[in-house]
Amino acid sequence: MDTADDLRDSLVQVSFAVTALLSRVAAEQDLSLTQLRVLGILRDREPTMAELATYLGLERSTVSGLIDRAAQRGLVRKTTHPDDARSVRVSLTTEAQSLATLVIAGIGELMAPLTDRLNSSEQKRLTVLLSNLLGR
Amino acid sequence: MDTADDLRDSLVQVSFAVTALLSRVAAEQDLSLTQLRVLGILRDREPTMAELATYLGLERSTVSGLIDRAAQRGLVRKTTHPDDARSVRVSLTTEAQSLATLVIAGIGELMAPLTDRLNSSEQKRLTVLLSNLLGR
DNA sequence: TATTGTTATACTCTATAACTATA
DNA sequence: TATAGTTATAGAGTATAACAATA
Repeated sequence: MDTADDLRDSLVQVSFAVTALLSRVAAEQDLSLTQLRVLGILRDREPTMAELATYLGLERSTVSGLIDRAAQRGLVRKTTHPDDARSVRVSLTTEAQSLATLVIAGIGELMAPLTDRLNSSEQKRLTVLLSNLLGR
Repeated sequence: MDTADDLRDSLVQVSFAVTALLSRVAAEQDLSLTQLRVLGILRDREPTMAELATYLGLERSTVSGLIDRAAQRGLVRKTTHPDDARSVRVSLTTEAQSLATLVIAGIGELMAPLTDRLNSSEQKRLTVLLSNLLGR
């Protein structure tokens, strides 16, 4: 009925569609959606466990298990911080970096059928509107 | 770099933001995101277990547990189909219908700070573009 | 035989609480 | 005392495989 309600519905629907798509791409590489997010975050950062927990919006204990499993699979490496012996830095292995590149390409491919429904100028307008929504 | 890449990134970011928001609203009512989806689906449908599994994109066995827990909480009701004794129809209880209305209002409230960043005509344009993306 | 749904099993994700080690 | 991280525990979500009942 309301303009804002219509927008809210569209946003929720698109989010579910994108999430399903991301889950599929992740599953192809035997990754969970959370592990996919970890890969994305660690692509340009080497955070501590606590920082990673903040990025993910999860408890530190949850991230401990998450990173342990990822390390066991050879996806991440844990190194002790030289300045603070309590701190642990997490980083991607080179294998995981390749995997991340692969997965991102996969996302692009799966998303193309959607984005291709819009022409180039529509794509640009949509990107601008979504960026504004996210606060620039 | 590419226009399509920018759009892909915006869509993924928006999806994560919306998902986080939905999870928060759900958690306020002690619901998981999946249970929230179930509520949304059952608001205008009374599907069988198999149909519900298709809507959710989950295995039938998964939905069995999901609906069992929801039934135990008094959110849904299972009734046997009169024409096919194998089939089970799932429907919301009246309490759950009220809960669904409440939750949807909560989503609107939490989403308002985002959508309010756009003026009315921008909201309409965004809605149209997202609808086109989803295939009308 | 095929379909609907459940059960058994196993694993991941998640949080809370209690703990260790370091600061 | 406070902070970083782990461990123990418990529960939800998920899939696969095997099953029962019905068609």
